[in-house]
Amino acid sequence: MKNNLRERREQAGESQGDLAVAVDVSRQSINAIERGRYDPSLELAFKLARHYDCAIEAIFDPELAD
Amino acid sequence: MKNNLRERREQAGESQGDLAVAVDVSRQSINAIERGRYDPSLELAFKLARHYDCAIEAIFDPELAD
DNA sequence: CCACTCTGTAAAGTGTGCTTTACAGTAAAG
DNA sequence: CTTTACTGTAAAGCACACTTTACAGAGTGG
Repeated sequence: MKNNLRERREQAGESQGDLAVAVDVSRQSINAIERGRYDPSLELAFKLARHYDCAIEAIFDPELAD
Repeated sequence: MKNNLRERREQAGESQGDLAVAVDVSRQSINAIERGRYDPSLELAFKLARHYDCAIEAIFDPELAD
């Protein structure tokens, strides 16, 4: 699943560590999600969307059904 | 995390089995999610939202931050 | 040169999302 | 009474989301 986390984070002037603290996960988790190693849990997706004040759908994209 | 899956499903006149087939998971998974035993993965949340033609936020609610 | 920040990555461990198989209870329909 | 459809639940197993600790490389600033 694609996401634009990195773009949003950089535009917000945050480091991976900053964001990790803000949504209460490890820096490695943020890094892994940005790099597409795995998808976040639904709960973390909600926290990220709330942090960037947008819809989950605005950050994550299932990129064509399966 | 709260959700209104059961209401939506019943209003759509579907059984748990119908929905399970539609979003390609087991009937037990649908049952567990409806009964709040666990939250779906982000991907499954997307499939459910697409199935009911609504936003993820319209089905799931993180019910007050932690 | 040294300290500091940021990022990438690896390994081992925990919890949980989801699976399959299986059985029990309820309700409607023959 | 028997069958059929739907739901609830349990156990065992696999995959992955996330953790902690740890190390390496690039860039910046003293």
